[in-house]
Amino acid sequence: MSDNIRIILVDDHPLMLMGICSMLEGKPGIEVVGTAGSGAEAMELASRLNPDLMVLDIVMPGMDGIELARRMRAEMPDVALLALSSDASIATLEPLLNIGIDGFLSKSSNEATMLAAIRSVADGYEYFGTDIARLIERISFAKSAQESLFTPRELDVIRLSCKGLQYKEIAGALGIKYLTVVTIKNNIFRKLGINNTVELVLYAVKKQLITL
Amino acid sequence: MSDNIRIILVDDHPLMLMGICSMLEGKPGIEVVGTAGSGAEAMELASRLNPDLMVLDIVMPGMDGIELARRMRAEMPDVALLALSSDASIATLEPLLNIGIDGFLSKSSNEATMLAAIRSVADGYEYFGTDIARLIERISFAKSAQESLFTPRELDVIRLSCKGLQYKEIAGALGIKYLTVVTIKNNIFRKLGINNTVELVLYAVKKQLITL
DNA sequence: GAGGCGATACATAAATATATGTACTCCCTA
DNA sequence: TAGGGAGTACATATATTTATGTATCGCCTC
Repeated sequence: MSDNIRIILVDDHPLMLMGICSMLEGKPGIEVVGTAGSGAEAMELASRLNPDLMVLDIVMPGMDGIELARRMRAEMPDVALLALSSDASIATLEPLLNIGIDGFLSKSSNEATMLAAIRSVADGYEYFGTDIARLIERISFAKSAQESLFTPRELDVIRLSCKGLQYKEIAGALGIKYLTVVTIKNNIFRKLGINNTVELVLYAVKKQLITL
Repeated sequence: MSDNIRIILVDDHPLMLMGICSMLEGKPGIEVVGTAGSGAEAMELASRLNPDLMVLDIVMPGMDGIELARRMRAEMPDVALLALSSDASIATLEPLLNIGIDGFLSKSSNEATMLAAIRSVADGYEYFGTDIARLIERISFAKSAQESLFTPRELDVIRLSCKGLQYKEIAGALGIKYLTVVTIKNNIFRKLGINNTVELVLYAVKKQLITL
């Protein structure tokens, strides 16, 4: 046992694992104690090796990084979590923030950034690169803009419309009159300057109001 | 100059570049003569170093791997091209096949597979891993299934419908009567067991009949 | 506490979409 | 070459969707 930062790397791409490994090799104060190619493997390894930090890829087949992070937080809350992803999208980032991950690193980061992130997170600080911080701002900005554009009722109707439900069905689902659905939908159309539901679906998908 | 296979690596993720580099280092008959972090850089490097093979990542900001492959084929057709991607989707693979790339490798491949691919492609053979080959089959199978499910006219109407065009507009765009559009769309609904256009959009997106 | 504003609710008329039935053409094949 | 099937085309009736107008309630502000 030393006071090195003991790290487990998780990535389903062997090439990536090797890349990070070879990069961290020989760095003072850092020790890669294990690597895993899947979420399940990572859980097993972590419970056996009790590491200080897990660096985990987000996009993986089977148990993905998000699910892995959730379980690690639940079962081994002392292990710091540093997420690694090539795409920093709203869909990726949001659940991770809710889980309370310690840091997020883009795969396009260089060596120095990665080392800085590992050391910060292992020391109990958070690490989110400037690009990620900017994205988080954009997310909350976009969200508030969308939420201020539509009323709660309108958002309800948008979601149901985009699932293919018709006016009557929406009325039933929300427990309101058919004619009220008519009004709400007309208001939505007017706000967006469109005039049919298909265009609404396209808008909602583009703005990530719904997921496909 | 030797008779090593002289390789340029292209990937926008420094970590990935390092990983592959360290893996290829010291392998007999293989020599990494340069690495690039972008399409533009790769073109420049290739024209200067005249390599035997370029291993290129597909997902890159700016000029992506597909565009890079196209330009390389046009300007330096003697350089073998081996594509590298983490996701082997129909959208990724199809343009590459059309360009006439020499091989395709998943980023989840291991060392042995990668070496085999590099040697095959450098020797003038094609290399597509078993998983990719399976995907290609699935693509052509899915395509033929979709194409046999819908007539050309129906596909026209589906595409226009999914852009938000209404019956009259579709009729105008295709130069047919409104009533004919009615028939075609009704046929589509019957075939799919659905009964409104929104559900058609959702279907088309899921089956990749249209792109958003 | 009067007035304005936004959210929700309801009504009607007009436009559009959907269900169903029919007809014509072309091509294949028995 | 007669018949069947698939693709395309057109018509009618019904259902749904969209445009527009109006009413009520709660909230905030002046």
